[in-house]
Amino acid sequence: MPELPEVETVMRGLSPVMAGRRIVSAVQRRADLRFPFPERFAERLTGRRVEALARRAKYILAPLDDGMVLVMHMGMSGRFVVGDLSVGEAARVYAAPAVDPQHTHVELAFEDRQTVSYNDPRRFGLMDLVPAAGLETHKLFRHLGMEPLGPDFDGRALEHLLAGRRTPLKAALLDQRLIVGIGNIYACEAMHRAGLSPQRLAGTVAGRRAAGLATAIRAVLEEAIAAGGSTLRDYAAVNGELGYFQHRFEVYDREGEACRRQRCAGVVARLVQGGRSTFYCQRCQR
DNA sequence: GCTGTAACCTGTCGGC
DNA sequence: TGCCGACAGGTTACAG
Repeated sequence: MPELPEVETVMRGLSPVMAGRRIVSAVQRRADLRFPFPERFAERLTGRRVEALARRAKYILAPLDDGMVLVMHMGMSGRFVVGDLSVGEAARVYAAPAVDPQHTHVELAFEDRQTVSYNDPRRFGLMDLVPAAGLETHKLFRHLGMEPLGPDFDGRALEHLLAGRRTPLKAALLDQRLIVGIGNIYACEAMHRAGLSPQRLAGTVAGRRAAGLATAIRAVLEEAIAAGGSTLRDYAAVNGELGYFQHRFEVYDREGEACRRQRCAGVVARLVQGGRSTFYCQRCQR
């Protein structure tokens, strides 16, 4: 499911429910997601207070009052749903797209009777408990690249990251060791805004091209966050609200339709790169 | 070290 | 209607 804008939206939605609150019960319904849960996962969460919520790459981080960090990743199909026990089980906020209780793998209840459930049909997500002191050197985090919304991300930084790379630009943008948070949708949209072909060798993006691409990446991500992310199938915010940035896609999932760039008469094409669909305009992306 | 591919798992959709 | 294959927003192990 989620790329950076969706993860950021979910993190912001969970924050008022989780931050500063104590977990009074934790239920873990299966042994693993992408990876096995850590030992005694639910037991170790129970009684802990969540200090704050933050995002790194596509991970949601919840530092706890015992020096550990609850690390959460939603994979392709993960969703968090907020509920309220004080108004009864039936009043839980299970808004569309509906979640199948069969795939609800973790349920947390907080001291004010609010609940947070994690639902993930494909189980590509993960949850882990990591010492806060060693977070950046943990195997999940030590290879992560630059935050595209961070203060240091600009054309010069992007040019440096791509220099010498002989992989297609699309593949480089999806490589979380270089830049984090960009997935299939926003890679396609950013390349279209920058007028760069997904098949161009990444190492050829320098100077004004790199500056334009860095600007496009930042703009697409910021606009998507403002729109609450993009809802294609599974994604919804924690209150069930759908994102609406998908209505502003210029190329993604628009194969055969007209390019939306002004004065471009091109048609959006689809190609497969690394087993993933890429959407682009052959006319204005070079 | 770099690059491309397959695999993980389940649900949905289109074609026959 | 039912079956089958393709495909889906991510990440990683492995082969070349």
